[in-house]
Amino acid sequence: MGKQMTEMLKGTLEGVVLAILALQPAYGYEITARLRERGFEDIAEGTIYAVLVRIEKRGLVDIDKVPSEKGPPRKVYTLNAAGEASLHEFWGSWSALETRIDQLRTEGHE
Amino acid sequence: MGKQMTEMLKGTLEGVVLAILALQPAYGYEITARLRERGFEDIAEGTIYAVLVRIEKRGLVDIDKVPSEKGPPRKVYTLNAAGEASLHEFWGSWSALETRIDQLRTEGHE
DNA sequence: CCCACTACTCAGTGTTACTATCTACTGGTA
DNA sequence: TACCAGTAGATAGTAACACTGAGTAGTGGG
Repeated sequence: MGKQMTEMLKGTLEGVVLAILALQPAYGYEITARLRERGFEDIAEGTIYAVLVRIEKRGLVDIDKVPSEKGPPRKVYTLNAAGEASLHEFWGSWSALETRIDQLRTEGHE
Repeated sequence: MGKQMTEMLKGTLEGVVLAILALQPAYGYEITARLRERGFEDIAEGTIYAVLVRIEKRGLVDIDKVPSEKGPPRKVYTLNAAGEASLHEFWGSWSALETRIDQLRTEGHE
């Protein structure tokens, strides 16, 4: 992936994954696929799993292990109350940053 | 500063500084002040200087050392052609990320 | 029997912003 | 005179993050 985008994803990827889980519970492999559908083409699988380990440690998700007909068992992640709170906080930070940066871009186009 | 915002700034702060310099040439202390005016309240001075060292090493700016009546000499940074190209690339990456994330937020509000 | 797809894990690396501290120049004031 | 606030720049050490590259397993098809 581009180095620029890699750096930009720091701090946003976790929120993005939480947002995906807010739509519906999902397992890692599935989350990767959903992200790709939504334009996050070049995010490495390993990166997603690392994020999932992190949000699990922070207690933002509940976990179910369910068998798969197509491969090894899946770890299905469900956003819990703490996760929803964290997602809400993420949207707040994101909005603030977005506003400031877009204002800066507008200034430059005068 | 909030840990969340700290992480989000990674990858965007450099572009933000380039955008400030695109408005007009400025020196470090001045850039810090301009950022504070624009809502980036809690960015440490030292962080800005680190960014400036970086963009200098990458050849994105030209530098003038000019005396100050109020303190030590100032290092005035002016965006050059490479810097403008880098800023343009930043806006491209930012727009792409913004679009994807905002679309995800919209999906969640259905 | 091998391969592709599914599914998850992990060690090592490079980049980034922060904290805390330091140097140094000017002007005002106790 | 001595001190301090404001101006101006620099840096070493730290923590957090995403990536690369590799590995382990399970399933079904050629």
